[in-house]
Amino acid sequence: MFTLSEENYLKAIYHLELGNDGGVSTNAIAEKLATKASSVTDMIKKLSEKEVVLYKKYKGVTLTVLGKTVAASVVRKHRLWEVFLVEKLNFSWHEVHEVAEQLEHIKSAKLINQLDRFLGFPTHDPHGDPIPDKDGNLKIVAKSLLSTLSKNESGICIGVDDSSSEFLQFLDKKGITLGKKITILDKEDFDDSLSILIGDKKLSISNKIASNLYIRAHTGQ
Amino acid sequence: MFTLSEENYLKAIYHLELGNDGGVSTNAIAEKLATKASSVTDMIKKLSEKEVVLYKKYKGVTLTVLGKTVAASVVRKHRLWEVFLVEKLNFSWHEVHEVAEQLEHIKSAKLINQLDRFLGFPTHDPHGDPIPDKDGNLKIVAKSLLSTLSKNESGICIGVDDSSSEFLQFLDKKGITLGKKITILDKEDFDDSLSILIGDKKLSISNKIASNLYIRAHTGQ
DNA sequence: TATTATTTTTAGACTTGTCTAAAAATTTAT
DNA sequence: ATAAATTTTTAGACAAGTCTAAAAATAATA
Repeated sequence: MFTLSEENYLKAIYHLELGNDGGVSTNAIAEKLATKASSVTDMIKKLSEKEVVLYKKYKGVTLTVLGKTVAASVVRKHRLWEVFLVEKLNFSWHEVHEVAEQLEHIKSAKLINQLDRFLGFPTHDPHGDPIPDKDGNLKIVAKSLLSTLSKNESGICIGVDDSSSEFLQFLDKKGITLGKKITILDKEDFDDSLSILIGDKKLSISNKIASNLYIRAHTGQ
Repeated sequence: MFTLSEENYLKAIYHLELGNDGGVSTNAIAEKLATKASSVTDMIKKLSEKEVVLYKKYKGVTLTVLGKTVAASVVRKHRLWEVFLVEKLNFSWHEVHEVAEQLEHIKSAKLINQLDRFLGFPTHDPHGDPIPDKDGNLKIVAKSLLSTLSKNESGICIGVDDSSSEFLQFLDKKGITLGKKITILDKEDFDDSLSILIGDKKLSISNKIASNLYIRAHTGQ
C-alpha cells in the first residue's frame, strides 16, 4: 500500500515520463510537486526500496512496471472522479481538478469499478484526457494542435493542453467547448493569430490559445 | 482548517457526547479511536488551542459550538457518502462504512452540497442514522428498541444500533431491512427471545438482536 | 582541459502524530 | 480518612515527510 505522498510522487513521475522519455530528473519532480530537490531525493530512495522506481544516484528515475501500474491507477481515479463531478454534480471543467486531487487517493477497488460503471465507462475526462483502464492502459487518440492546421482545414475540438482554471474559464467565455467543430478561416502571418469558425460564430484567437487546443486528427480531408 | 486526525478526534468526541452527556473522558476517546490515552491528551491540547473543545486537566473534554459544527459536518459527509454508495453504486449497507470513513475528509463545500442535491436531500443514511443539515442540526425521530415492544405491538424497522458489518450481514440473511413492518407475535420469558412477523415471514430472534433494532415509535396504537 | 555553473545528494533539524514508561491526580474501597 | 486502584498527564523517543545549508557529482564553458 502507498501513502498519499508516495502516490503523488508516482503520479508526477508518470506525467513527466510521458513528456520526455528517458529518466526523470530530481529537479523536474521537485518543480512539479512544488517541493525541494532534497525532499525528492529522500522520497525516491523510499520508492526505490518499494520497487516502484529504478534509481541511480545523479542519473534520474524511471517507473518500474509496478510503479507505472500504481501511477496509472491514481490517474484513472482522478479522471473518473472528474467525469463524475461534471456529469453528475454540475461542476464546471475548471472546478474539478482540486477536488479530484483529493478523491484520487480514496482506496477501494469496488468504489472505482462501480463508479466507472455508473458513469457508463467513459474513455476521456472533461478536459479530453484519456482515462486509463483497469490495467493502466490508455487508448491514445491521434490529435493535433489547432495551431498546426492550415487555412480551410477543420476538425473537432477534443482536448486542451493547458488545463489551468484560467484557460478553461477563458474558453467558456469564448464559447469553446469539447465536441465543437472548428474551421480555420484565416491565418495571420504577422502574429500567427487565427480567424476561426466555431459553431456558427466567428472568432479571432491568438496563437497561444491555438497552441493549447487539441483537434481530432483526420486521415483524409 | 483541520487535519484528518483532528477531524477524527472531533467526530469521536461528538459521538461520545451524544451517548453520555457531560464531559468525555480521555480513556473513552482513546478506546474509540484505538489509540493511547497519552496521544489523546496531546491532541486535546491542540484542539483546545484551536478552540473546538473545552478542556480542564483530569476533567474530560466537551465540544465548543464551533467544535460541534465541525464534527457534525464530518458526520454529514460520512452519511451522505454512505447514501451515495448504496443508492448509486450498489454497495450493501455493510460495505459502506470503511469507504465513507475516507470520503468524509474530502474538503469541498460545493461537492457536498451538490452531492446532497444529487441524492435528493436524504434525511437518513443506510443504517437509519440521521444526516445533519448544513448547519449541523439533526432531526431526531422518536424510536424504540424492538426489544421494548410488547406482544401484538408492531412498527416499522427504521435503524440499527450496532452497525457492524457482521450484524448487518446477519440481518441481510434473515431478510430484515429498513422500512419493513415488524409485529411481535410472542415473547419468551425464559430467554427474552421474540417470535416476530416480518413481511409475510415468521422469525424467531434473540433478545440481543431485538436490542439492536430500532422501530418507529407510535403515538397511538 | 581546467574552471565555473548547475544539479543532486548528504547531514542535520523541524513538525505532526504517535508510542512507552513513569509521575501525578483522582476515584474507589477498606 | 487513609490506602489501593484507576485514570490522566508528563517526559522523552520515534517515524514520516519536509526543510536549509553545505558537500559532492555532473555538465557547461572558456
